[in-house]
Amino acid sequence: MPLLPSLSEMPGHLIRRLNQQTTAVFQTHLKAAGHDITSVQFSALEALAQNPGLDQAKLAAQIGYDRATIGGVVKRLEHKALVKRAQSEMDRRAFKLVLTPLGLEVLDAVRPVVIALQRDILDGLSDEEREALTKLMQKALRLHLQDPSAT
Amino acid sequence: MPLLPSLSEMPGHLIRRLNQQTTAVFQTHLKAAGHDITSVQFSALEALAQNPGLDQAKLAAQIGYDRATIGGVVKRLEHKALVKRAQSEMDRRAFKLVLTPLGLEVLDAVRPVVIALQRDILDGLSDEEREALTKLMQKALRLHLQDPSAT
DNA sequence: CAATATTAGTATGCATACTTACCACTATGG
DNA sequence: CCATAGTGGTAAGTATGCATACTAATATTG
Repeated sequence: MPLLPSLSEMPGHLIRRLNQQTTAVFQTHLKAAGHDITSVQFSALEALAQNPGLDQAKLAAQIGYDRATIGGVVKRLEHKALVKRAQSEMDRRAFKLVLTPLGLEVLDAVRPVVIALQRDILDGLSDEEREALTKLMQKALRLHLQDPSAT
Repeated sequence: MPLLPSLSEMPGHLIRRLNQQTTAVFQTHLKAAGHDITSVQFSALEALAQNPGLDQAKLAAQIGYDRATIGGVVKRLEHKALVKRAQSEMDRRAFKLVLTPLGLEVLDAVRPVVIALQRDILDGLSDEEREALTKLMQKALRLHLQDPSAT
């Protein structure tokens, strides 16, 4: 046990590398399946399918991103005609986000690919290990990074 | 068990969130300690301390980044006078990267902070769980993402 | 109702990250 | 020695991600 732990023993570094691996696997599989959707975009589409009419701030909170970041994601999704933004009548600042028919179509086509690729992200692990890792990550996630308003 | 697994059950999503959490913890701790160093920059400094004279491509391979990405990182480190770039005599395309005295000083000051914060990244886990997660992540990491030349 | 605080979205700036393309230089083969 | 393949670094383009600051609209409170 060295006095100076190497990078490969630091959880922070491992998580970062694992995230790179995840992104790479995601992009490779999606591209191979003929789609041009990033993981963030998929998360957004999925969240909107489950909760139609969300505004951007709610969407950001749901999938764990910054308001500013989600703005760009939504813009790109709108550009690809997968999402429609409509002025909310309740709140004239807000946009209600809804999937377009094309968006729903793409999501349905992409979802099985995304589900399948989850195995490949953790390719080196057995089923039990994969399960254990998933459980540990869920537990390690403090899901309140962006919401200090829960006073 | 729903037919459509929610995002929170997908390893890919969990890894992404965990990475956000890691970044946030890292930045918070480093800022609190009065330093302005990102996790990538720390990795680079650490790697250069262990292997003085690396060129950018070797450095990138060592810590798992793209050549292009490391270019920007090194530029910022050079700007902060933590790293010096010298033309290599062996290969006039390459730069030999070396820590400056200030770079070494900063690294020594920052290292204990980084080591300490690793616990906080996985705050919700017990020591055993943290250990188990680390082991699983090491195993899950295929360390050949950037090197398809190992024929 | 007016003053204030809060919130939704945008814009800007910084820092990753990867792809592709390009230039300069090196190494290799014939 | 020369054509060519490979490598180091940069540049441009795209997409996250966050902080900060700003505008516009809403909610709250005196």
